[in-house]
Amino acid sequence: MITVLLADDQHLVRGALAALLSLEDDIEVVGQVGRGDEVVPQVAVLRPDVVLMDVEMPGIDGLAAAAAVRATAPATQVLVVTTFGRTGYLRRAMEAGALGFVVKDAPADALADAIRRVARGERVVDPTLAAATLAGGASPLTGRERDVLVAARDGATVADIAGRLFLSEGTVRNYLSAVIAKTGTRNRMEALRAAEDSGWL
Amino acid sequence: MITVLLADDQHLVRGALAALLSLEDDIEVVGQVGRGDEVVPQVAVLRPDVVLMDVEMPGIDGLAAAAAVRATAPATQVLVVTTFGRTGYLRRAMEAGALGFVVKDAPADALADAIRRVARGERVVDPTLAAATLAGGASPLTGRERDVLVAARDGATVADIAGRLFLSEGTVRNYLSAVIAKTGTRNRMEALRAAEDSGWL
DNA sequence: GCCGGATCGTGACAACTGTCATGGCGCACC
DNA sequence: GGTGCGCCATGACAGTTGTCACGATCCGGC
Repeated sequence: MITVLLADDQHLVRGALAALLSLEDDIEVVGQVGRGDEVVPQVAVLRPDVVLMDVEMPGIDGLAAAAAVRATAPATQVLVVTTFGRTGYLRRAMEAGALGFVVKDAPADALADAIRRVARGERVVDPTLAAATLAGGASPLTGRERDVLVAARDGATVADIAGRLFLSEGTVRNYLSAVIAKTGTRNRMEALRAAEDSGWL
Repeated sequence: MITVLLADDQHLVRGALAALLSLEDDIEVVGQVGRGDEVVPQVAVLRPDVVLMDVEMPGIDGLAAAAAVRATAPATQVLVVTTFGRTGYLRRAMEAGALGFVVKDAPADALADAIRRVARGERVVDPTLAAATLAGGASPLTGRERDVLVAARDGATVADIAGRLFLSEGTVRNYLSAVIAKTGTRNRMEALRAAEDSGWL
């Protein structure tokens, strides 16, 4: 029997995934959490074979949680599930020590299969996604460029960002300009979309 | 027996919801679609009691699909399910003739209950969401203001928007300025977030 | 018929944004 | 001990964005 911990912030999705997996004879959902920072404590208690982890979660995100699980409970494998379109997540998920990566757009029966293979220690990656990710490449952004772009996410002005990151306004403008150049876009909003779609944030 | 058609663009979520509902003795999932524009044809063929509809879908969105279902198959009720946080969808869903509205953040067992009640013709609305929506109020944006804001979504410049909507650049700036004033924000990006969060787009 | 509101436009101004050149500092690598 | 790179900063410039005042047309309601 393969024991599974579900981590997803949406109740309904979590419950639905649990129902889906309960149809499988060899898989048992032993726990569910709705926040990234609840994953490690629950893993410590439940010792599941596999954690089925969403990327977007309150607390800490699924990628950070994956790394933490690998560090504290090496016997537990991580299978990351996420919404399609954020190809760059795959690379970061792998770097965080996740063994598998499936998209929510995948057919339903692929999930149970992916769980079984991850539980056996095999790598599982959606093939179409893998191709897209390799084509997309690693993030060309430096740490600070990424910070500035993240701070610009909610529509903050240059002055806001400078204040938040303790930089001069000129420096912020320079970083944003560099990001726009690297993404081949025309303004910070397009750059933001491009970077988000590539999973560089 | 209550027959249900699932409409959600994510395969895995759709399959999971189907599994969840199959646990209920009195509910049967008779079909699944992944695009908004497939809903009406499938409703015509399957004649389900209830359509469980996501808002975000390719083709046409869930709200437009809901209206189309009401117009073509009055015996079929619509229950809209969506990701939390877009409170303004509720009002528009109701205007589109949906009978129920639940968020994906709701507990799993609430879904089957909501389906039963909608099938009986009762209105079902998540109470916390209802309060938030009434507080948020109807959209203060005019049709054209909304168009311009939607066109600005992907980081387009004033010139781009003007070209796309066949307006002068000055007019576009005026509309954007009006939207920024109405949303009480400081730039188009904040206005965009505010309007999206309120479901005004 | 008059009024209010939505729509579309112009022109001018201030503020913000993006670009570029240039420089200093620290660190890793060969 | 150079060389490259990430980091931080300044100053100047052009281009874009946001604001404001003003006016035009069209439409529905009283």
